[in-house]
Amino acid sequence: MQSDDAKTRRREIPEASLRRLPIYYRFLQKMAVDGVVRVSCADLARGLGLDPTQVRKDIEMTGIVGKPRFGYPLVHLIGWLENFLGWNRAKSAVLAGAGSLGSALLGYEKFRKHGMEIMAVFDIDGAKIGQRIHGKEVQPLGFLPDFVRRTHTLLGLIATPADAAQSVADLMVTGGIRAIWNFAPAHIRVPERIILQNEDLYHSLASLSFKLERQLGAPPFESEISYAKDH
Amino acid sequence: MQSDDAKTRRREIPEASLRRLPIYYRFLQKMAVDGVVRVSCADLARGLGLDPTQVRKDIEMTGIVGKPRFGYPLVHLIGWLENFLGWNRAKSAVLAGAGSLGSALLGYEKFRKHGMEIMAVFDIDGAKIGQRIHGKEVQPLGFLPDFVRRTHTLLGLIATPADAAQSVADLMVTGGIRAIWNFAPAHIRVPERIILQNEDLYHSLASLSFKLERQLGAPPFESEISYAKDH
DNA sequence: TAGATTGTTAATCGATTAACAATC
DNA sequence: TAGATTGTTAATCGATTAACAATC
Repeated sequence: MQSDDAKTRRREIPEASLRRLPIYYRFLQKMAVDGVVRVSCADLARGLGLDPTQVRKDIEMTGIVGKPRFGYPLVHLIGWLENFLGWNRAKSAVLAGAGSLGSALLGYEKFRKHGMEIMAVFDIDGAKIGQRIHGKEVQPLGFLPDFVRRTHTLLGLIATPADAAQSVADLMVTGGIRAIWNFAPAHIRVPERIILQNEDLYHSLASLSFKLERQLGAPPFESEISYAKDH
Repeated sequence: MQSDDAKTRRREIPEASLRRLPIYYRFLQKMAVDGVVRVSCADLARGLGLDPTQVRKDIEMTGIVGKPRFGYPLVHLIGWLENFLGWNRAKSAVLAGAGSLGSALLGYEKFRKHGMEIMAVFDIDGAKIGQRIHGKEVQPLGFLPDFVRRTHTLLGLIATPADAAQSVADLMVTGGIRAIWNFAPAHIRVPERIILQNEDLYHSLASLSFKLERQLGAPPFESEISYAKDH
């Protein structure tokens, strides 16, 4: 059914599909190292132990056109994915929070290869301000909005304690940030236009803990055979 | 085809709902501090800026019974959620990888309040072995399976580089671990009985990056044209 | 050609949202 | 009581899975 309103033409991209693309991307890179020159969705599914139909749909969603009976030129597909995700276009970011997690994030050199560069770090703790972490000097948190404004930074990472997260998010929004990647275990609220990605460990821990206890036979209700599904 | 055996009629717990429970849980704790003694789902929804119907469904899913016109006694609901998620029952864990992320995880004291206690740390790097991190002495990775076996550890955390993740997961499974929380940016495969929770930052980064570029007006589908031409 | 693989459409499944009944 | 809130059922929506057509 094509309601070909040329305007509403944009396909809706499922979040879950987007989140699977890095899995394919990495596997493709490994294949490239091995000298492989072409790849089919079936190859990907086999190699990763995933459902072939799902892989097909995910790849197709990116809009790449392949050849029946052939698949995709490997390097072309890699480049396609990089372009699709914007991983080949640099986006600057700021980081709030220079604790252990913040420092770890600052040390992830691979972020840059994935289109994200942390330009500056901010903290409220006087003892940390002025210190250098992975080559970046920690600045006072209050400087953040102006820095964001001056440099047109798009992305803000929050790695502060939970109780500071909301106010830091507000600072970022004030400065004109467009997207927030929140690592603090806190529910923050932002204007609708702001893209918010939460990386709250306790969300995962809840799921993991519940499933683990269920599997062990601990009784929320009746324990039952759990059919494991995705990975 | 689901057999509606009235007795073994276990409700299916949606993953997404599980992952939202910590949000409610935290908000309830804040309310408790403020001296509130009862709460309705509408209160939660309002306070958190979430959809009331969804909150209702999520809370109902946990099996708690409330009173119409009243809601739930606040403390009772908090305790109920803790019990439902298993956060009031200690589960031991091991950590593989004593790098910056591993160290940060080790330092999260709140994990213990959420039912998880990291009992031991392992690394393959001779320079790290023997060091103490947050009071835990780093042990050789090879000791991991035996430790897990001896102590009946349920949960394994992987915070190694990507290329070590699969072999570490295998070690954990060998030792008899029941669930793996994988922080390495790697797709790992485990037997079906093993619960696997991935915390892959690049999954999120893909989603975030794509959405950000789309919002900025960057053209994923326009570039498609230039690529499509070359074959 | 034959058949593997892409491309596309349909069916199924599950989660969200909406509607409404029960009840304190 | 009245009406706010829980409890439950139905409708909608979206994603996954399956089926099949096109094509190189």
